[in-house]
Amino acid sequence: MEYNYNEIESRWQKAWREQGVYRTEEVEGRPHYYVLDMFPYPSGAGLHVGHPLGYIASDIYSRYKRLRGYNVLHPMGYDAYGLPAEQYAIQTGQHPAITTEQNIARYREQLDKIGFSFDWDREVRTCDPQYYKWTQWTFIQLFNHYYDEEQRKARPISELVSRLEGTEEWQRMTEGERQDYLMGYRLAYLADIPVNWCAELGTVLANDEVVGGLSVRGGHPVERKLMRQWSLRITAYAQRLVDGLEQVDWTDSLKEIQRNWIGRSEGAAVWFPVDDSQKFEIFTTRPDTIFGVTFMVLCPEHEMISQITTLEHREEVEQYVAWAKNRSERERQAEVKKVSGVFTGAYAINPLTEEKIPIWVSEYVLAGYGTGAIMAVPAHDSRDFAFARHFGLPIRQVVAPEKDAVSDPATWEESLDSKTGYSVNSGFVSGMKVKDAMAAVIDKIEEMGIGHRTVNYRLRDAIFSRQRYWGEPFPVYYKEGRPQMLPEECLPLELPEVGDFKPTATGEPPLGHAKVWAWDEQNRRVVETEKIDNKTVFPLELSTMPGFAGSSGYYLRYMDPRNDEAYFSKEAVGYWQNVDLYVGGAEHGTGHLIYARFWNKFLFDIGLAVKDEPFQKLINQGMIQGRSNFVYRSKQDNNLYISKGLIKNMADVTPIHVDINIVDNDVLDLERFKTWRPEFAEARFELEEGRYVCGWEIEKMSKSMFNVQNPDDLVARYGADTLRLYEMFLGPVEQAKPWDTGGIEGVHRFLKKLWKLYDYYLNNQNTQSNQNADLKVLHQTIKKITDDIERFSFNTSVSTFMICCNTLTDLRCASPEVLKPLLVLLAPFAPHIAEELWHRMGETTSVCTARWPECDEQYLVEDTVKYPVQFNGKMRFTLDLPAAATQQEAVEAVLAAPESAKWLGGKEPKKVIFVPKKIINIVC
RNA sequence: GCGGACAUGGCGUAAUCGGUAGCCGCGCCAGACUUAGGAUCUGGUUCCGCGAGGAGUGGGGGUUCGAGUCCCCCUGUCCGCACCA
Repeated sequence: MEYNYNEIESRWQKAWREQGVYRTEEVEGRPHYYVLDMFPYPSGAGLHVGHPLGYIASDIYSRYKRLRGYNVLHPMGYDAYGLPAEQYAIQTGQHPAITTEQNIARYREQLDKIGFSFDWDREVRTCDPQYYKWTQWTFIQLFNHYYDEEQRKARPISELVSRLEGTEEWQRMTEGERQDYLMGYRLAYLADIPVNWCAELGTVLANDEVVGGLSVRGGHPVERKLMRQWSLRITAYAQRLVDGLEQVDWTDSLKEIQRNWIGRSEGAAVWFPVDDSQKFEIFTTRPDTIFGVTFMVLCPEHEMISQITTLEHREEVEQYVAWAKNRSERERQAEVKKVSGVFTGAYAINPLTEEKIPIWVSEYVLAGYGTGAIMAVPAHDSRDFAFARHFGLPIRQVVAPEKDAVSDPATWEESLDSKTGYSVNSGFVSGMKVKDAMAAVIDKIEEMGIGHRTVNYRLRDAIFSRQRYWGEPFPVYYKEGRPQMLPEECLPLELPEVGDFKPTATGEPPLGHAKVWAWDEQNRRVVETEKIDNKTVFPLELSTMPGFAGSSGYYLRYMDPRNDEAYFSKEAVGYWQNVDLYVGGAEHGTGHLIYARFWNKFLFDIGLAVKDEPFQKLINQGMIQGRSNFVYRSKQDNNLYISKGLIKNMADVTPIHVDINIVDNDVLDLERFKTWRPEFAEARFELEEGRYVCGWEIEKMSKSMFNVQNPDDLVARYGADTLRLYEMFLGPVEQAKPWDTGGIEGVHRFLKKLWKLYDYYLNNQNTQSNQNADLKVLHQTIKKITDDIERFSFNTSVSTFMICCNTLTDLRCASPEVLKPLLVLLAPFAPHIAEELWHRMGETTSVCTARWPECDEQYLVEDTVKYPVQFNGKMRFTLDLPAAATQQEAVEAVLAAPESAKWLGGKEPKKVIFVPKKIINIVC
């Protein structure tokens, strides 16, 4: 029988679907396990071979856990809202709902062909009203809660109100003032804040969506702009987000990325008086250097500037502030090393020395961090140092590496930023170690009542509005200019149809194009009127939520995806708890993975989620890069293409990307090249040994480089099982690697050999094999495969299968006791072939529901001749020798062992290698 | 600049606890079967050397009976952050 993978695979995929083998229900009494993939954005390009890498790994683990008797939740869905889907829709001129639907269908078709064990009954789509109802619901809860610093958790805003009600200040406020005041506490709040405005995309972006002053999506310039926006007070959770990292099983590098992003730093807040009536607060991590302050710097946005600037400096300062505000993010970041600033004419008083210190304004002080004002200590901060040098401000040394190592800062080439050493020229802390001086200065400041110990975070609140169409509408309307939440019973607030969904350059959201988009408060519904009277009919919020809104809680919804009464039932979350294993790219480290942790912690605080952390273990799959091929066109002759080996000088040729589908093993298919594109129809070639050899390079996988490997093509050519095994065989899942189909033949060959092995058994059932040897191979394989899967080393698993198959073939294995359990081991990796052979061996139930074989230790311990049985003509023994055994004793013990006689056949060993304590190696 | 990770044959990689370095696969070489081979099978393949033998895990040092693995320094590559006081 031929191994007809295409027929086998489609037949079993159909059967599994019809039998619903992957449907999951909450069953008491069985251990449960939740394996989750980061759900994909259904973009227009379809899946490429990089996408399934993580899905295959998680699928192997899910299937393994099932075979081990676990009740496994392994769902899949689509992150269908957000910028990429909308950009694609704009490019193709179609409505995003239609293109999204098409893209999802394409993704699903591609995913189905690879044979994943997803429970599709639990599919969620973030753009489905039944799903985003709960995204909107969570937003309302965020709005109605604040973060209680004492309890370190979210509490209803009503608790804050009842605490405030006793105060005189509260009683004096009007209702509007009270609302404005509470807005400063709500976890979802509306405020005028500096945002990343991207004119090209027509929307604001979160910090993680901007890199180097350009939008991650599309690479468009981003500018800073003050806009009234919804934000999530994620900063309230900064400390818990740092602390929670201790509890999860993630890589150290990803934890470190998150720690850096949150950017916790300890220090002090200190008030510096300007005169009797004015003062401003600064933040510093180096309170010990307060005696070295020679100037102060405010950020250009600082509200004190206009009040303190003296008349003679006013014009200059105003010019500077205006200039700084008009600079784009990119300009500012590109010129970080350029020093700029202006003197205000005002002076602050150093509270410890009573010195008068000039106050400057410079954009090197950022508005968003600390208080937007600093005390500058040029001797011990490189940025202050550069500023002082540029403007000729004094530099005073207050820290020295050794107690007497004081020198003239005028001779320094750089500042002394190190926190080791001793304080000098520093009043009452002189002579102390830096660490002690820090504590002493803070104590003094607290005692004087002019400051306190504090912690600052680099993390900013997450801007939550997008001036876009394709996203969740806010369940918000405006009454007297103040936001009101829709009643929860009225959710979901569905996204309306609009004629024109394109973004606008002015920041006017596309939802403004909807004629019917208003809220009738009394009748509790969206109304079809253009007349907003602000008495019974009120305007709705026109922004939509960002991409991360829908993806922040989807893993919880999978637990109970069709629930219409609640986000998810208490029973479902009580059963599944949280995600045991999460697989996805590390590029989400500072975005999704932070937001989702925040979202989960909030739901935990309000009693919905039952675990503080959403993702217990996390594996980051590496990115798969593309391998591009090039042809080389002669610069003299536009129709002449020179084979790579014949090029004398690369300057004489132009490399041109060529579609990898018309290249095989770097050899170009000349006829297909000529018909590939019209400009190559007249091509002539300079061949080496009759072939045209292409050049290659590792690049990002992209359509424009013609290096996209589509999984469908490989499935058609080799089968899904080969693709699955090969993606695992490429190397460790976590590692980034270029896609290279060069080795896929080897994996495919293995499956063909495996097929033959079973074919041999099925045709020769009466023959005998050395069952003891067969069992030894089986149990060694069970042990190795089980260990490999547990530590996510799937590439070595594939090698183990290959060795096992070769050895059993050599042994002419005819033992069903060996061949059947082997199929169970193989089922997570190559489910289709395993299922087919399983049935051919007479089984009637699915191999997906079999029991994982247990390793019988007796086949392992007796001797430890390792794989392969013939190990390059060597044998290895592991003996329990006394630690002090001499080589002579060890060799005698080995030669006395029955295995030795078998292997050496009475002859003397060629060589004996002795390793103290454990190992003896004998070369036969 | 700060933080993190990594570095092994021609290539992808393996070596799980500090104990044979190079498993498995690709590629390559030789052979078998074949009208044929881009099918299949067998053997070989770290480097130098005809050989005995020697060298060898980016470079240098250290710990150890023993180091790819642990420690220090350097070089290179990749990733994250980047005027965060």
